[in-house]
Amino acid sequence: MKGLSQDFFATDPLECAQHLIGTTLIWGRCSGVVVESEAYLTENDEACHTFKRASTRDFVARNEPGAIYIYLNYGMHWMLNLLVKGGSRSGLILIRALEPKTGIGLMKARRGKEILRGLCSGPGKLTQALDITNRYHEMSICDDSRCRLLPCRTEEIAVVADTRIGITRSADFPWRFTLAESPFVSVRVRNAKARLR
DNA sequence: CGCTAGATGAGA
DNA sequence: CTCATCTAGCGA
Repeated sequence: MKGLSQDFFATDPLECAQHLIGTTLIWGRCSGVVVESEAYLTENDEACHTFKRASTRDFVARNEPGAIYIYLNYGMHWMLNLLVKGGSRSGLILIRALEPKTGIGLMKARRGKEILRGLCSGPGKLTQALDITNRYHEMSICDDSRCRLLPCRTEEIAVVADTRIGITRSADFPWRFTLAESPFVSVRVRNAKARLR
């Protein structure tokens, strides 16, 4: 099945991050539904890497919408992000949690865990479960390779917005989006700011 | 349950 | 020095 094209990532980052909820991430033999995302804006957002890192600003400048941005956090966790640009603002979207769908045995083996709910319930967990490392950095999610995103199947999806997890600067923006009531998210919604879609 | 410490590497 | 994390281990 054909994956999402660059158009999907050529909108506003906040809009795009919401619309990623409910899409299916295919990564080789494994796949899962995106149930949690966070938006980071390349301007006026101190939590975004572009705020302090020239190399990230260069990445945004030279890549197209849908480019994969991966970095190592805390020395051991790879973070999967997607580039959004082409509208009036650009940004990066962190994929934070998936509801596992296929390749579950493989995910369990890579994670060394058996509990389904905990396989991809966090940005570091999901990259471990899917074997995502920086060798995918700067590739595209839109070229219909073994790594792609399938559109959301249904129109009726409840998405909740609240504040982003684990940051200290620009911490009050409600730019974390989760699938309402999903047991597969990383951290329970604490103070919902809005109900969307 | 909840809370905390510590592992570990890249960028600035 | 900081950092968009995770887990084991501890105490209640």
